[in-house]
Amino acid sequence: MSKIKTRFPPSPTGHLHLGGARTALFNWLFARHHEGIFLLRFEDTDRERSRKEFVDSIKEALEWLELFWDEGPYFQTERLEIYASYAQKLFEEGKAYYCECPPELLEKKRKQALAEGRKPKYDGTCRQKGLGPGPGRVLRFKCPQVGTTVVEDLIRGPVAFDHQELDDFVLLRPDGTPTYQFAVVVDDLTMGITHVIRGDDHLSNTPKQILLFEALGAPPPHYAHVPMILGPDGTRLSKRHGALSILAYRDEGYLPQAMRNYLVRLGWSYGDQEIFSLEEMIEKFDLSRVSKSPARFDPDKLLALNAHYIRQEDTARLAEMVRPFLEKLGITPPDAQDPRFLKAVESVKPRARTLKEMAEMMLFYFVPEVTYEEKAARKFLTPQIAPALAELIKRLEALPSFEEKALESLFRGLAEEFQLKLKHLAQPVRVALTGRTVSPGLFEIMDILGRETVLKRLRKALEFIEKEAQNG
RNA sequence: GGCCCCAUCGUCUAGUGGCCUAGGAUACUGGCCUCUCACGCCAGAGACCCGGGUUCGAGUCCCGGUGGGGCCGCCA
Repeated sequence: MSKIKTRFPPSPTGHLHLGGARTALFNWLFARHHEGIFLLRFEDTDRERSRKEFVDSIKEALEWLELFWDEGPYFQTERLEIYASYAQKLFEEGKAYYCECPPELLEKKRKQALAEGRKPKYDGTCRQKGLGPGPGRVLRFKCPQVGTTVVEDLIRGPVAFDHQELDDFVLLRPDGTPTYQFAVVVDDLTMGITHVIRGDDHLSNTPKQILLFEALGAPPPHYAHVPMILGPDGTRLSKRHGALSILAYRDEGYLPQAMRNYLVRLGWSYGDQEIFSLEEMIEKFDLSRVSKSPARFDPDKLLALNAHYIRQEDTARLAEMVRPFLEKLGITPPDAQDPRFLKAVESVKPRARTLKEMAEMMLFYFVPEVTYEEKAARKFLTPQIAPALAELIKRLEALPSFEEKALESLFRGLAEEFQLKLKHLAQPVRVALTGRTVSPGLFEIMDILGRETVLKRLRKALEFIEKEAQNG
């Protein structure tokens, strides 16, 4: 068998979103699985809407996901002569013809047909006119009017389309640029694409493209139409459903491997397996296991997967990754090799679901001054606890080794002396040290914070209690 | 409106005629662990869209209905 070749052909009219990313992933996996080639092509013939910034952001998103392309990127606007020569060929062979129908008229007819409940189709007004090229004229494909074309879809099986449903669609616009249908076919043909894996929304376009391949005297590639990704409410994925761009997930602190794992399981499965390394995906990916029904996007599951990968990730690498998120919060993060920083990362690792959450949870380690959550302070920083805190400060000052085990036995002893349960001592201290009622383990954070800082924050808490008492 | 696709817990899915008393994941609920919150562990609740067939036997095959999605552009 000759080498497998797949492609990902976004149009640079927007950022890479979930659906596009999954299509890219499936194409990439299929190519890798078969040791074939994955190419990137920008379909930018719509000059009005295509933008350079989207080319860049799509490439950036693909690279973030580590879906590297082996060939390209190609740009359709740089291949205009190629389309022109294929168009010329079709025209000369009588397989395409020029049409001078004004677009406004066609639009009117279309609306009318829709209103009357008929299928809007080009009526073939110019089919027999024998027109040559000229200003304002488009080139149309002379579509067969009888018979059927069967799409042998690798996921859905054979799907038949009656040629009566098709019309003489446009190949070339008056300015000579190709339309999508034509450019795709010429590209897939000339680039030697063997497998077209794309969204379900293209299934209805496929017979037109197969007919074009036939007109061009070339065998069409294999087609595989994957179900679309819908929003949580079952309607088409849109901006309403949260962050649209893949890059936005990166900026929220998602890990690329979590994103990939989530995406690969949307519409594809391998028995009961949920977690896949990149190698496993490549090894196991297979079109026959792609489902036929559309999938809804579930942000919760993505979050759970991200939490899993954070727990799985090497602490030193996490430290590196979380630094920019700390910077965004106005903190100058310590060096990624700093052992205390590493311990701090370790302490929030099982608790954070995104890097952003992780940075937020770590904030108290680095702030010069803790600010208390109002409810937390009111409940735990009370005059009743002040004597125990004062005694705690004394003993901490005298503690020979300021590490977890020693701290814990000190706390347990002190709690007993004051006839307190450990938690009744621990919570006020937690608030004093972090400002919150929720944090990593108390002795763990004390160890990380160090004696100086712990004492400073405890004294400040005592002052706070005093001041509050005075103010009534 | 025409044509096309699809249909298992809320969600992602396993399931290819008997291993299904329908499995896993996530979310949810309860418990254990415990200095809080997580993590971890244990338990619970939760689905075969409806109606006909075929068959000894149907989630699985066929037909119809219903529901959802897509396409019908000089957008891609």
